[in-house]
Amino acid sequence: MGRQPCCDKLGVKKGPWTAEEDKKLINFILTNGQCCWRAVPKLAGLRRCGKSCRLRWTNYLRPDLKRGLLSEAEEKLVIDLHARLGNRWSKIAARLPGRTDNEIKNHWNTHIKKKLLKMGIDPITHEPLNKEENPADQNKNNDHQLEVVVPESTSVTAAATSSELENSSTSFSSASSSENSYNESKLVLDTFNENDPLLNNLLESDDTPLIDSSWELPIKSFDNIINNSNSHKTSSSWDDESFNWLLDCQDFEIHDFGFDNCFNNDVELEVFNTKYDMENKK
DNA sequence: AAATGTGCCAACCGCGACACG
DNA sequence: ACGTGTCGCGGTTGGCACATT
Repeated sequence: MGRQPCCDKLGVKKGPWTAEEDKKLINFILTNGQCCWRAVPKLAGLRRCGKSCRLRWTNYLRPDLKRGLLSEAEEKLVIDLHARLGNRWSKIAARLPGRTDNEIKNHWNTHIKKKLLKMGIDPITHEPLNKEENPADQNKNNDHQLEVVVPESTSVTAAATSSELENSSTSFSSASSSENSYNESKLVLDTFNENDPLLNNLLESDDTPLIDSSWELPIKSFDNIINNSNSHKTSSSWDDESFNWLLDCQDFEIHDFGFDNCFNNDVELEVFNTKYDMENKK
């Protein structure tokens, strides 16, 4: 007996999601939270398979997602984590809050891979490409490795002494990086130390984000939106940026989401509406 | 202006892991 | 222990946007 398809093929839509479908999915998740994905399309009134809904939510609609290209620090972190974890994108993504495995995978294949190859580093092994062929070139490649700026004790690619690293102010994409971003990146990468049993344990078993993170259920996150609108703090899952994105994208009417259900009382709803109106006037 | 090439990214597919009866 | 259903992961692809000829 063959494996059952993940969903009923008949009448299941495929391809790009429409604004209407996004709206339905967001509305459903915000109202009900994430539950059995298989049941989501039916309950949300979508002609999609549950798998597709989950993917759309996790890779695109989730309110805590960062948009845009990976920062230099994030890129370096990805390189270092890839050296340790290989193509375990979900593990890598777990340490970069607001980034998805798909996004990191795509960025790796389209940008980082090319950069590493250009620098003479094998993107799979993180070793110099022509290590065996020409020993004379090895030093050259090691010079390149320095540019990746990985702490001496950390990466398999780290071939420099600690003093060399300290003296090196060249970063991965040296042309555009500032001293500050270098230090910042180094600080991030310095959080790794493969001799540290605790960190190794974290890498093996835990997905604790390394920069910052708070992915909470959307409904709970609305408390943060309300609070932030009063206190002007911006560290919640649904910070101003995510909020703006949600308002901007797809030209939704905010009330179409059924957000009203998310508020405990009229005062909270009023605060939310005020913020929504203010954003619209911008 | 049209044809062709290239890069990028959202989405799909298939498989393995896991939970549960 | 086994079968079945569900979920999540990683590899791959389709198609759009932009660049080049």
